[in-house]
Amino acid sequence: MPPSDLTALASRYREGLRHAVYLVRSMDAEGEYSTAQVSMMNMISANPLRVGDIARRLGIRLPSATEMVIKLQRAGLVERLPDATDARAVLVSLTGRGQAVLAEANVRRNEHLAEQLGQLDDDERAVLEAAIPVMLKLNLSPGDEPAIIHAK
Amino acid sequence: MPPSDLTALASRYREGLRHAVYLVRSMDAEGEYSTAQVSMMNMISANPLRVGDIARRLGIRLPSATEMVIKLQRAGLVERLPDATDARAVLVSLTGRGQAVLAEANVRRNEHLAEQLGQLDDDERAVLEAAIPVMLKLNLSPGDEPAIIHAK
DNA sequence: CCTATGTCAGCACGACTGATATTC
DNA sequence: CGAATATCAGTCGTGCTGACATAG
Repeated sequence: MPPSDLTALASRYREGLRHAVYLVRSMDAEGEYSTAQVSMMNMISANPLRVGDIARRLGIRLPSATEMVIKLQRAGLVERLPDATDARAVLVSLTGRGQAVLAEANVRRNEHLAEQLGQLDDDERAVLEAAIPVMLKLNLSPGDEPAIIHAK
Repeated sequence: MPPSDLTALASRYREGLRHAVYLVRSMDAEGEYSTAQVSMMNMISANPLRVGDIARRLGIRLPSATEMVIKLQRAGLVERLPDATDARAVLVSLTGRGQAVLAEANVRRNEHLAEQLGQLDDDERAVLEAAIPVMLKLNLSPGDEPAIIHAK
């Protein structure tokens, strides 16, 4: 594939993503938790993570992650536990209430999006579905580390 | 398609988008203009827009758009012209320097993304390409207005 | 007179850098 | 002692609401 076609695809993909981002952003509801907060909670729902791991996966700096965690802790959604194997580390995990809130937020967001997806026909949905693994693969740049370097 | 499958697709699509967003965010470079600013400049590159139109398309409020415009104006990238047909309105258009900066930013971003796309095989790229029109269609909710309502 | 458009003022949230404690 | 982990303090960018001026 010639480079010129690659950049053309890049340009169109950027536009598609811009629209998709607006769609997702529109799902932030009054009095609910932000997309970033829900992402973080999804991240630690399987097993607790260190603050540093959260920062890396969210593509933010350590202090920002610390702040997010503190806020969610104050809201009673997560708790900070010592890491038995490393006294420097702090493990962040969901509280029972955090699990409930997360489940609810996911349901609401998925239902909202499902409503939009319902307006597509079967072919369009199949095309979208097929693209998801590619989107996931794209982010994993050569080193398995997330391709996130914040400017400045 | 049963609703349960729709929500399942919604859930996976949300995950794909989350990754894609990280990828795009990682392209914000030191000393360059933000993704939002580049988006706005792309928006007015074809023909000038009113501040209100910009706000609506970006999914932000009028005062926020005003502020963005003022900042880009101070940077010499856009200019504000009176609308001949409506003295209340302000038309925002790119300056010559704005056009140059925009072109450069687009090239840089597209090249960066093209590099990632180059790591995919042809089938994967075809799948991604096919999904783009669907992504664009998705954002256009029933009324042609952007589905963006900012909380709070 | 009422609505539409844009701007100004003040505020909130979330990211950052730099400095600091604690542990490996 | 140097590197890693997390936190604190302070700043900045960017969104918001509410109030206001001006034009349709």
